[in-house]
Amino acid sequence: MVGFESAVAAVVAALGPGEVASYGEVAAEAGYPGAARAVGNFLRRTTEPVPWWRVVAASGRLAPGAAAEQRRRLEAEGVVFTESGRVAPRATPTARGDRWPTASGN
DNA sequence: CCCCTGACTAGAA
DNA sequence: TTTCTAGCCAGGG
Repeated sequence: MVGFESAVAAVVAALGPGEVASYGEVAAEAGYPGAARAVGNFLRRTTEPVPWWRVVAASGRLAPGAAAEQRRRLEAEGVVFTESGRVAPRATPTARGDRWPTASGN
């Protein structure tokens, strides 16, 4: 199996503009189901050119420490936010190919 | 091998 | 809505 970090980096790098995945989704997709915390820990300390802002908590919460920047980047890609400052679960006015804790194909 | 940290998650208060 | 608790996992000391 590939290294944990490499696998995670690959999955995150595979996310396209407007696509949002949860830490748990990324972990599972990388081949480490349940390692959501490890994913977050990796994304916070990595310097690799991965779109970390496209990875949020399963509840739609943003990263504590870069929430402002993360939200700004996501909105720039068309991601809709709630009044609570959380990512819209799925239904969006423009309804498009978002990604959420459900599908994992691709 | 043991212990601790953390951008997690689900559920209970 | 927010805060806490317990469970999970990979990494590092």
